[in-house]
Amino acid sequence: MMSKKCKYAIKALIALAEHYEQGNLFTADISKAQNIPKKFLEQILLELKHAGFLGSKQGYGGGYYMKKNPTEITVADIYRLFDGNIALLPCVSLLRYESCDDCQDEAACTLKREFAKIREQTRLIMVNTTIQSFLTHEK
Amino acid sequence: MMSKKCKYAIKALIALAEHYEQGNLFTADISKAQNIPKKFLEQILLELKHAGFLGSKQGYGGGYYMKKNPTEITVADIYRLFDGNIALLPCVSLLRYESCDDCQDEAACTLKREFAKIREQTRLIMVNTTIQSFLTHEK
DNA sequence: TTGATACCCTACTTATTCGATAGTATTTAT
DNA sequence: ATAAATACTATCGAATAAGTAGGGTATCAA
Repeated sequence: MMSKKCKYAIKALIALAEHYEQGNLFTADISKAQNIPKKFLEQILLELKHAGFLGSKQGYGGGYYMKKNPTEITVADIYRLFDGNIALLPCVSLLRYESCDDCQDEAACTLKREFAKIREQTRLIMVNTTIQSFLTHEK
Repeated sequence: MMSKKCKYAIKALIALAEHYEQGNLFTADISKAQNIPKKFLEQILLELKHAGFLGSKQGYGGGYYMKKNPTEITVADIYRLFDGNIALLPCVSLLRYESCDDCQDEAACTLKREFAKIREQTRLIMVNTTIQSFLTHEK
């Protein structure tokens, strides 16, 4: 299960993607429309901005807008930003490898092969689902 | 990422599967061999027993043994037992559906379709990986 | 130039979960 | 009887989740 923060981020990105290249949206409006606590949403949008997905305009009449193309933002990107690794074990993570605390001889680890397969399948589907995927109204 | 509890469970199951139909193993021996805190492992084995995967024998010379066939225990089973839903959102969970707190009109939810797809792909690979999969030494 | 609007940033809070540990009870072979 | 092993309950400290609080800063309109 993903965190609410991550879910809120995706919902906000979808809302912003619906206005791609059509100016900015207010945090308050997204908050109301998507039923996300405003102060919490502020933090989320800021993180998305720092990660390069969004741009913003400050002051009166300001707001957030999509900076990257919605076709180029994947669920994998957002999941990694807010919830961390896609892999189920640190030792099979593609981008953030770490050895497991309890692993004494990684070469002899019986888990790696299968969990690497699981990670790869999961990663592929998450990379192939973009913000744009949520917008296209086809079956 | 899966919890350590879940990882330990899978490691213990693999160890027990290596002795399938060859009597029981002591918690203490699995603990040492797999580098899992013994008292923590006790809880885990007990849960696996209650879930029907293991059997046990009490008293002197007792221990745990595989009850189900290792080919019939999937990573999905163990993940669901210790870490919960495979689905990233409660509303697309196959076995434990719940509506999302923030969702006002589920019929109009823009997230469901894509996250249902992600859940299904993830589920399939996890269901197709069994405890036996970790034992077969092929590439 | 001042006030309203809106983003920017940090710190705090509260509840829950994670990863264990402790201690007792019970069963069983010898 | 007693030592070895599981069975079960309770507790604990640290981390994380999900928000709240309270400002600061930029912008624009009147």
